[in-house]
Amino acid sequence: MKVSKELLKGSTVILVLSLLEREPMYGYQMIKEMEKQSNGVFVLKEGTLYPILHALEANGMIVSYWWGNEGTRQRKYYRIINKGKQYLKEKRKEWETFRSAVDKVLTGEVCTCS
Amino acid sequence: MKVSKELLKGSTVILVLSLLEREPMYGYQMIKEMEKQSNGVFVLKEGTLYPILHALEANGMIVSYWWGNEGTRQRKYYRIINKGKQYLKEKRKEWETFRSAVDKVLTGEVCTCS
DNA sequence: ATTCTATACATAGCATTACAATGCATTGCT
DNA sequence: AGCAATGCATTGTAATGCTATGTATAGAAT
Repeated sequence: MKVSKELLKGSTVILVLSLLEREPMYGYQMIKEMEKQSNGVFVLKEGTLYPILHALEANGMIVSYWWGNEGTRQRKYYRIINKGKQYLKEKRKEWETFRSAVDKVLTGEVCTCS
Repeated sequence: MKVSKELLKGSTVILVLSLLEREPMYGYQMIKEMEKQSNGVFVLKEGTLYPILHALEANGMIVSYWWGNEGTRQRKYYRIINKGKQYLKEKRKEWETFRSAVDKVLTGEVCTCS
């Protein structure tokens, strides 16, 4: 496969990074945002999201920090950094490639993008 | 996830069924066809394709039969049958849903379908 | 004729990954 | 005080595609 298996096996990582590109968020917030922005199609589980966030942090794509107003609940925010932005850029291109390739095979011709 | 995990984890199955919808094919041929029709994006491995074909047959989506002219090599052809066509129809819809949901999150807005 | 390459089907074992299930702690509402 | 929602996190499991490997045939090259 020319498209990396990470993408094939699920686009979760780029979806997560894409969210963080807009603004720093904490885990629970990302789950809700993802659901909203995908019209309820993607409802991430904690068991899916947190390992991804931890891996992204370990790889230097994002950073995390506890934050919260005095006396309120502290939340762990994640922010995308340069390396992560570069990575996301590449992955976006891969998604385009993947998407049009699937469409080509599914329709048997070039996607007319109805 | 509303989209079934089968789709999320890879669209291989619908790609395979989609190929067979056009005409009956044998395994090796499918690998080459897939590569051609996807512009080299999908290069299936035998270890990926054959288990899928066997599973599809076991589930009554496709049938197989050995065939070949007298004196030439016998090849195992696979043909999609009714149940498989129905299944493919559903899966195509799922792909549409999945695709537009990813696009929505990636772009942060409705896909303009450039 | 023999060697090599492409063709052709097939399986075992491995790594990845999303999910279910669960745990624990905090906040806000009644 | 009790309960539901919020919030972070891990463990175990099932699914799935890939690597590696095995076997065998057809056709081309030497």
